[in-house]
Amino acid sequence: MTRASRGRIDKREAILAAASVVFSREGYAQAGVDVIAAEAGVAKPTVYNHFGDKESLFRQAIAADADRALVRHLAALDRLDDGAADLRAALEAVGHHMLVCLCDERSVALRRLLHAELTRFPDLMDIVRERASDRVTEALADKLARLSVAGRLRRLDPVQAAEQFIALLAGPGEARSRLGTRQVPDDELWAVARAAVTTFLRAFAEDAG
Amino acid sequence: MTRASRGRIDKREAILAAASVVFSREGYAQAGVDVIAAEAGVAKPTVYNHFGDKESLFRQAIAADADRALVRHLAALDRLDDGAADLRAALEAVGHHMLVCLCDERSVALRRLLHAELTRFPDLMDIVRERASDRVTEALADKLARLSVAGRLRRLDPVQAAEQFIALLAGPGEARSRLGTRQVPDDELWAVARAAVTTFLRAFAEDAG
DNA sequence: TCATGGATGAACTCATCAGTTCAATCTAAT
DNA sequence: ATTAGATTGAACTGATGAGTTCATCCATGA
Repeated sequence: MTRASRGRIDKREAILAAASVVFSREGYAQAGVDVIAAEAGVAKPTVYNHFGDKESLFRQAIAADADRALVRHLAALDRLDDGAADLRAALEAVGHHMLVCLCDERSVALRRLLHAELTRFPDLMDIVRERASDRVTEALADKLARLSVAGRLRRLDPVQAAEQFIALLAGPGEARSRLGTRQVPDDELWAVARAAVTTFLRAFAEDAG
Repeated sequence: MTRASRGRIDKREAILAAASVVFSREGYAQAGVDVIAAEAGVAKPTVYNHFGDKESLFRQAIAADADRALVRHLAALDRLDDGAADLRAALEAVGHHMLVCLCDERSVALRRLLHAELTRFPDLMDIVRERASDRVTEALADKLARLSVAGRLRRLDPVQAAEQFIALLAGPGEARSRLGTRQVPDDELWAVARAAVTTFLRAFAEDAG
């Protein structure tokens, strides 16, 4: 790959990164293409050369954000294997890590943009579900199914259990973070994770207590 | 109250109602004050006479929406008293009713606007929490505390249990409705409510099974 | 060294929209 | 009927921002 073409690619990435930042900060309508270009260190016509128009730039920025979010969440889930000695501790660690991801600035910004622009761009829902939400639920469902087969959890509907596990984290998590407007101290995140896991294990553990 | 002053109040309400509709449909930035005035059957200067500027109109429209949402949710909760013969059935009925409220067009629109404009108007979070979310959680926590005292549920942290109950409904509910872009058939709502109550009762019932 | 093609910046068009102004009109209480 | 205050419509200002144009620049590859 020549330096010339890498130069072009770097500009694309720079524009996407800047677009993500500016759209998150200002919202779609209020974000100026001029501002995005400036933030990317690029001239405005270059933006239009690469992305055609503002809408297309927006969609591709969202997709890139969703990809990043997926990577982070899957990394959080990797900690959970069915050989874990202490299941409760393992679930709490995963829960805490997922909460950190959910409260992350970029995740919050992505959810905000998604909610905000869903009326104008209904296809954003599919973009984000295909690239992130559905994948995370599936991955967790898979882990839970293995734990069930291994006899560590009772027989369960894996997807439903995964949705409930995530809900037990995300609901109280969003309340604590006030939809992302408040920085949640780490010990609060641990408390939410512990509460979620306690409820989850009471409902789904083979040897419930 | 004279007809004159009622006339003024009616215009105020008409403007607020129209503002809620237009802001929900178009988002804050894209909503035109001209359009709101037209939708309210009122001249643009009248809007400015009553509300000063667009921001103030927006805040008051959000507050009115939150008030409406609170009323609906409290009505849903009223069904739950600690004398209910069949606790599971009662919780399922309440859960279903709350899901209907959560999936309601106006609730979805309110959540969308809240997410969308939270960066620009951080105080919206407080407006909505004080008028709706916190009140609903408190009301449910109160019911659960009574059920606990009555021996129908195990000893619990009422607010935490309420948050988790709502999360078990809202999380899967939002997934089904695709953040409100999909009309969820009533039997799916019942299924989500039943699943939530099953998990909740396994975790919190005195005689867990 | 030179030709090629993306990148630049600055200026420009066109549309939208917040907020104002004002003369004309309506409505309710006296 | 008269007055006071709210309402109206229509036109206007000023700002903002999408998308385009074009002359110029510069790095690359031959």
